[in-house]
Amino acid sequence: MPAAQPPLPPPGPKLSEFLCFALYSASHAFNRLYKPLLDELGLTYPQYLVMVTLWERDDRTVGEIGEQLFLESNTLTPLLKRMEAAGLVSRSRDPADERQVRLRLTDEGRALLDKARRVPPCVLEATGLTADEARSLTDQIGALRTTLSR
Amino acid sequence: MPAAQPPLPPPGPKLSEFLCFALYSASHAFNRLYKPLLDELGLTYPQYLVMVTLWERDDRTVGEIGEQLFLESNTLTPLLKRMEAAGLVSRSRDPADERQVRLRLTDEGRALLDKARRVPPCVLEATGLTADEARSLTDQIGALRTTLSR
DNA sequence: TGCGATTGCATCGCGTACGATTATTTTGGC
DNA sequence: GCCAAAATAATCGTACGCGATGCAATCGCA
Repeated sequence: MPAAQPPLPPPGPKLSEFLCFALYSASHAFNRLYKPLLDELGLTYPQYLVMVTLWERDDRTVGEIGEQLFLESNTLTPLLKRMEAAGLVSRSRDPADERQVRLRLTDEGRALLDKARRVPPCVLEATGLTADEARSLTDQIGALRTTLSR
Repeated sequence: MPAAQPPLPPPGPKLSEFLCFALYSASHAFNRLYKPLLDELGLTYPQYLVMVTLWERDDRTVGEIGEQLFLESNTLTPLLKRMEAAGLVSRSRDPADERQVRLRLTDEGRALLDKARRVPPCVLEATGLTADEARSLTDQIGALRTTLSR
């Protein structure tokens, strides 16, 4: 006599096994961690990322920033306008190509880098990881992102 | 004679080294991958996560779902109302404790599980990872999230 | 049994994300 | 030089996230 068939339907996917959910929820957890640190700088998290790209290299177009952050102008334009209103950057059409808008740090925006330097160490400490472990995980996830966006 | 001091300010943090940015951008990349798959189910990504929790166990409160997904009622309430309007779930006050709202799958919501079963294999394939690699990464990131929200 | 504290959900406002579309400028083929 | 095609931002609508607040139901304890 064969074993009785289970009368229940086969189980659905388990939430805890979802790589995407792990990323999704960890990303939100990072956001909550950053919030109080960035509040002191008057920045949101995406705005902070824009500042990081401009601190690395100033005077970039909307498209260049978007390429770095994997964001489109529909997200960036209003965000950059808020940063302009906050006095952190200037936005102006490139005279050589009027289609492009160039972003430049104001003195205030440049000066904010000093206060921002203490953010990454705080964050690394909160992860409970060594610098090497963090680097390894960052690389794995970066490779995954590259694969996903092919 | 000592070497000349570099006249440039010390470099700011490098975007590519940010663990949080890797998570942030990989999470968005996952979202873009899921979009066309979930469009066929008529779900957004957070709505899909709610369905996964209900497929695992039906008849849960808003608070229980939020605990699973790390979301609050200010996010869930409007999201669940849209799912109710789409005919996937029912929302009703618990007679035993009128503060709580219980979510139950409709027949249509339960039936959607069959179509949803082919989503996870598609996604795993797009990651280019083996099941073991995906599990390992999921565990590492899950542990990170736990540390961060501690 | 009152009644203040707590719990659970909802509401509001703001800032992303992103698909779809539009407007303007530049480029390339002829 | 002209004009279609491409490039670049901006705009619009929808759906999250989340801090702050509101409100009703329940609990705890004197």
